[in-house]
Amino acid sequence: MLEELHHISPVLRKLESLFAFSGQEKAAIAALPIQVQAIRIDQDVVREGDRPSRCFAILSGSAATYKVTAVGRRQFHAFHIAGEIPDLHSLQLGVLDCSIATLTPCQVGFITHEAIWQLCCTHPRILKALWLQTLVDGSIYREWLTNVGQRQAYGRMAHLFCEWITRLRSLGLAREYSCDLPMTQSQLADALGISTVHVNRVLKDLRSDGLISLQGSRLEILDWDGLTIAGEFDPLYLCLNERQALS
Amino acid sequence: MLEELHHISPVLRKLESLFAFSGQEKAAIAALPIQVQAIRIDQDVVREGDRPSRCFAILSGSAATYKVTAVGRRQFHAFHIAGEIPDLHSLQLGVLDCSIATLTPCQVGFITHEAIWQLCCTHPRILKALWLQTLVDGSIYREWLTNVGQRQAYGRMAHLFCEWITRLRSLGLAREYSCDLPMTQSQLADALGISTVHVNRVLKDLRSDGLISLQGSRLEILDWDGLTIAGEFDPLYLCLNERQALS
DNA sequence: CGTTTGGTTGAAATGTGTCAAACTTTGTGG
DNA sequence: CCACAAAGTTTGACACATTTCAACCAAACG
Repeated sequence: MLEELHHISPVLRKLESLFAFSGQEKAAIAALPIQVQAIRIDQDVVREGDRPSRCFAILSGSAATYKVTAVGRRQFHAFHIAGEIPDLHSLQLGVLDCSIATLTPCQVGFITHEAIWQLCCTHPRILKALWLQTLVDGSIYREWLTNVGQRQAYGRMAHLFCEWITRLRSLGLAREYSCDLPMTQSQLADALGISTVHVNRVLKDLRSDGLISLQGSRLEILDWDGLTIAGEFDPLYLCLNERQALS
Repeated sequence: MLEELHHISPVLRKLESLFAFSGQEKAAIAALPIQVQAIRIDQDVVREGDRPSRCFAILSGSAATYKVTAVGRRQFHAFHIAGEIPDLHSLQLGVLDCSIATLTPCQVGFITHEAIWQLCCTHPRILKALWLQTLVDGSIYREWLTNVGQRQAYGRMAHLFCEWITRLRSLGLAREYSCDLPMTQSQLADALGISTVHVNRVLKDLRSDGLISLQGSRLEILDWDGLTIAGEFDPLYLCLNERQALS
């Protein structure tokens, strides 16, 4: 039980970033039966077309939701970090409309739909919190759509970096303006709807403009104000409270 | 009461397209206190930054969710039709992250958050249905992101037309392969992330390829198979059941 | 009937894609 | 621990989808 509480703690932290639970509710979440599994890098955890009977939480590492078009082009919809439940929507959608793959080696925890529904029945406020979570996901989709539809590559990349570090910081997974960036340039390309080559060019520009430094997977924001202006970033859509947002 | 039932009936039809309600549940939904109001064309019903205390359902007409970037570029996220509740997410998100405007004159019905929560408390399955509705919205966002991020203008437009008529037909709002298309070319442009001029050229191509006919606001699909291939359209993400999907 | 809004078209500019090659880093097995 | 392979990054040249600008036309509307 203590073991399980340890495993699920990033999930609790994430849920608590949006919703205030009672001690009893937290205990109920921590008591969820969870099956921990290690997943290698670049593996699908679930696939489009699956009819899963369980959700999974990311206990450590990063993952991404994506879809592949009929002609083989890939679009990422979201990048996920520790504490998130990327396929929470599978709880209600019979057939999965998208796949989710690891970006790094991950520890994931599987939780059956049945256990989640049971939890929701006895604790209606937890159901409300899970719904809220999926609504925030929807808000982020709207922002990504705006980003890809209306901004040029340079602004898209700046926006993505702003969001990424803001989300990490809101969960205490990054300090200051420096963090890990676990995606390859090709993955960034498929998140922003541009080519890999152009990602490289844009990164070069962001560097030479003194906005960021990116060496290997280490991202450092050198000019936060400049980057937020370039990406027209306003964290409102992330639904963080004051404390979690960057000043 | 009979009057109200009449008003809310498109909403019931929409909810029932995803979820099977009991007679009691349907009666409870029909009994929701609803304030009907006519809205002129091209008016915001709610605006980004609002903190609404009520949702609105579209009783007749069409509307669209959108956002405007810092430099004044507009992105539509969804087109809404009669029966939908475009700002259902406002039930949980304190501050609205997007605006919703009418595309045609509309009859809308306002329902207070309080009344909806009360309904959800006494009828947990209705809460589940509303959550499901927002999850399907999320699924559609993912598809739009894929459309805008990975397809060329021609395919994007084809995909949009396929989705539009499929959704209309699933609610019995269109017959065969012909329907009303209430958006201007400039609005289509902002939904697809392309310029108005290019929308015009793409429409010209779709016409000359014999896929569609579009005169005024009357859209007719002349070659459904061809259009679905051009738009790589697979209605899975709309979560319709067999009967509602086009054969 | 004039005014406004939306649609249509051409020409030139440009952001981004594609192709190809070289370079660097990472990971792995000998 | 090295050697090699594989994966990821960087760069240049060229192609092209789409944008921008501008003008004109058609339809809707008061």
